Order: sequence, then structure tokens, then C-alpha cells
Amino acid sequence: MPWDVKHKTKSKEKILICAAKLFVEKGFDAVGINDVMKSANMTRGAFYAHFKSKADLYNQALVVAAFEARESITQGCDQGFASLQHNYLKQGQDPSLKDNQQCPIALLISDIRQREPLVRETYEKVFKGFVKFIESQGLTEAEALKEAATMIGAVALSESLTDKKLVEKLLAACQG
Amino acid sequence: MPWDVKHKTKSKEKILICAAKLFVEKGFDAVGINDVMKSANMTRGAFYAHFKSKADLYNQALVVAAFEARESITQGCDQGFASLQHNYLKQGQDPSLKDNQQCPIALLISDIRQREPLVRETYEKVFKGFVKFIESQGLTEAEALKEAATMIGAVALSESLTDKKLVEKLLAACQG
DNA sequence: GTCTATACTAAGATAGAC
DNA sequence: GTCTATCTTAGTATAGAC
Repeated sequence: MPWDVKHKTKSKEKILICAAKLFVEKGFDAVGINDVMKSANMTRGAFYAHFKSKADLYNQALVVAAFEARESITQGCDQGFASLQHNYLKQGQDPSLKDNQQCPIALLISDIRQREPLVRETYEKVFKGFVKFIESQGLTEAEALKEAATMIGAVALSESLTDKKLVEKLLAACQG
Repeated sequence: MPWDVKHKTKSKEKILICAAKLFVEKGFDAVGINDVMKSANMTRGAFYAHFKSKADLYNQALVVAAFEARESITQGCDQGFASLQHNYLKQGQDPSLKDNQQCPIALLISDIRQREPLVRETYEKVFKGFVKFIESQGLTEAEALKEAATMIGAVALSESLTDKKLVEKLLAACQG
């Protein structure tokens, strides 16, 4: 893909990518439309030419975030579930992965509860897709659900806790 | 304990109990001081006689919420870890347990990331106490950490997902 | 310690020029 | 489609009477 094609990103796409990053990092309430538009090098007024509301943006950004996280996590993941699990849990510690690669299922897990039905529906679809993907690595549905809960819980906790030693022990304990 | 002793609750305690319930249910941003004080049958102005800021209230309410959840979860929990796990996961479905009995570790898991250091410290202490309690049921630290991640992840997911069948399967899969 | 009233700030959303 | 300017609402926090 030539340089100019990659960089000729439309405004809406740019807004979505910036929003995905900010929302996953901080949640819905802590991110203003101002923040998103500044991050995309535009002003507030331009926002409503692309989205009908902040909730609309959140909903679309959630899909983008899920897509990008999936790309990152499943990259080089050809050795079955153990490999997936390792990649997923790496999110919890690796500071180089911080941009647009963290799993929105984990990081927005208690943010989504307060959102409108449409957003919750989108979140649920993303979660179901994640479980299906785990199943595709050779696990039963019940096994996949339990592993999903453990991985998501571990990564979500990793971001909430400040004690790095504890986080390390937690992620190691959830491995395998 | 006689009736009147139980009901002779001071204002500050009442505010804290109402706040604990509201914060655990909705998170920090979605709950206003107005909401808390209305719920405690008072007006905004009286708030600052008891707390220096909303963050101060949140911090203290977190401790109250943790205490109440612990009371509820460990009630009749004398048969080791399996019993604890069963009680904990029950939060995810049982609608009768909804008031001041849900675990703040799970329900505020992605809320806490945006809070100030003091609040995060309190959250971390509560989490460590939870892990210690699991260990006291006969598990190693690593086992306890993994089980904690699974239980917390499962309950947090239960509140975010709307598909009741799926939630049921998830909680069943995390049992045992 | 609790009330009413108010100052202050921030954020979502809209209008109209270019 | 993007800009500046503005409307409106809501929420934290403070002041002063009782």
C-alpha cells in the first residue's frame, strides 16, 4: 500500500480512530467531544457533520476499537489457545501496546452498563465474537466462557491496580 | 440489637450508605451529589458539612460498599472456597441481592482507573483483602489470584451483558 | 448541621458564515 | 465540511440565614 493512500484518511475515519483510543483509555464520561476533535486536529463544530450525537460516536468507535484490538491480539496467534491467552494477557503489562490495541471488552466493562441499549447491543456482539474466537481454538462453549471471564477480568484488574508486582503475579497466575 | 438503635443512624452514615449503593450501581460520574443527598432525604448544602469533596465521599463510600458486600457474600460461607465462589457468582443473577450487596471490585473495575490516587489505593486494599480471604479458604496465592480474576470478570460481565441466557451460561461455566 | 440561593465551570448541541 | 459564536443544561462548590 503506497504512502499517500495510507495517509489520505477521511475526516470521519480519523475522528473514529482518535475516539476509539480515547474512549477505551478513559471511558465515555471522561472524554469530551472537544477532546476527540482536538485529537483529530479539528474543532467542535465539525463534529456534527459526521455524527448525530456523542452516543452515536461511542457506538461506532466501539466497533473500531474492537477491530483494532482483535488485529493486535490475534497477530501471530497460530498456536492455539495458549498463544491467544498469552497475547491477550500481555495487554496488561506491555506499555508499547498502549495505542489502539487494548481490548474494549475489558477496559469498558463497567462503563457499558450506563450506556444506551444500542451501545450495549454492540458491546454484546463484540463479546460474543470473542467467545466464538476462543471456541475456534478448540474449546467448548463453557470452557471458552470461563477463559474469557478470566482473561477479561485479569486485564481489567491490571489497569485498575497500581502495584506492578501484584499485576505481574496476577497475569502470571492467569496464564495456563 | 433493638429497633431504635438500628435506626438511630447519624446523617453522615446515612449519606455514606446511600452513596455506596448509588456509586456501585452507576459509577462515579453518573452519580451527582444531588442524587446522593436526595436519596438520603437532604439537600445539597448539607453535604459539605460532612465531606470535603465528591472524591472524598467516593473514597469513604468505597470502604462501606466493600464492607457490606463482604458481609453479604461471606454469609453462611463455611464450606470452603466452593461455597464462597457460589455466593460470589450469585450476585450476577439474583435480583433480590441488588441493594448494597454487590461487589464494588467487580462493578467499579473500569471506573477506578480514572480516579485520584487515594481512591485507587483504597480500591487496591479492598482487592488485596479479597485475595487474602480466598487464600484463607485453602488456596495458594496464585490460585487465589486466578480465581479472583475469574469471579470478578464474570460478575462484571454479567452486569454489562443483556442476554440473560448468556449470563446464565457464563456464571455456570465459572462455577467449579 | 441543614437550609436556600448563587457563583462558577464544563460539556453537549445548534446556528450561521465561509 | 469546517469554522466561530452561542444556547442550554447540569453539576461542583461556596455563602449566608436559621
